[in-house]
Amino acid sequence: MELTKAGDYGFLGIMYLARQPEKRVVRLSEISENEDIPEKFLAKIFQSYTRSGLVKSHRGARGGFSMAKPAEKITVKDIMESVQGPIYLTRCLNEAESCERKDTCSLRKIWMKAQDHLTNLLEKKTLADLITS
Amino acid sequence: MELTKAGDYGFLGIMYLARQPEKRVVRLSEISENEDIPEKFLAKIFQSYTRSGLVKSHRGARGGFSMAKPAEKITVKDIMESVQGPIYLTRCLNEAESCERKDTCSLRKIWMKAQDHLTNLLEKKTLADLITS
DNA sequence: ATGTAAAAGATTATAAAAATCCTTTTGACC
DNA sequence: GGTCAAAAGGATTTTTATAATCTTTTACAT
Repeated sequence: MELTKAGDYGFLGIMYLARQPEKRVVRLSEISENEDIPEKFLAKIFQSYTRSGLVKSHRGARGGFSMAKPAEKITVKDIMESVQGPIYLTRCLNEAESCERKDTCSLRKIWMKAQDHLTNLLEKKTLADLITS
Repeated sequence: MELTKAGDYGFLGIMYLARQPEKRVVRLSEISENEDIPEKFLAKIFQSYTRSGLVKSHRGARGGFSMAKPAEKITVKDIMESVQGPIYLTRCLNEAESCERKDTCSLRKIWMKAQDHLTNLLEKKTLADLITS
């Protein structure tokens, strides 16, 4: 759940892109130089963004990436989940895993609540908030 | 930040101890058998608890661990931090590390807020809540 | 003194994250 | 159509963190 380095890089990268004139196609090399991020690593991250439909990729010469939708429509949670996968504070809240004491566990209830708060907040904030303030 | 396996085990372990009659001294082997936790691993965890003053250790024959203070006085955050160290959602909120954009970073502000909410919640819930409900 | 149980430190094993490399595919432009 | 630039995809390596185990030392009860 903790924001990993990939997550960090991911935010820097997509924020950079979102600050460009709309529809501008930006090469990864440009982003990676400006934000000081290993290019190949950034490539992987942007592949995730493409798959989640946050950015659009343009292959070939003069290719690169452009935003696929307005920054107002992209939440911090979207970005984070695109790079790091589903958000959960404890393993037992991960869909994939599970625990037999699931329904009675008092600790789980606390984590569940905490996680709900967290994801709500991350859903309210958008990429637009990140680049303007 | 995510609850690790050590964290999981730690909660199971201290909850077991807290459910015992007050001041009862319990051997690790008993806890580890009942909660199905590798004993030596649990030992490390309880060493942390002892250092943080959550439990009291008793060495030698008939030794073991007992609670050092009432379950009402121990928060979920105390337990978690004792085992896993300080709680932070992103590296840049970790005291140790730091970031030059610290003061202006809009992303950091969001994480800061999220983290405050989280730690508040974890401070309100106590070990007593965990074992009664 | 003897046996028992935790403390402490060292070591190993496993898993996740970070980073790099290589080959393939795609598209723009001449 | 051929060439070049850039992303896609897959494989591999490196690094770091977590999990688990082993050994030796220390404390204490009997």
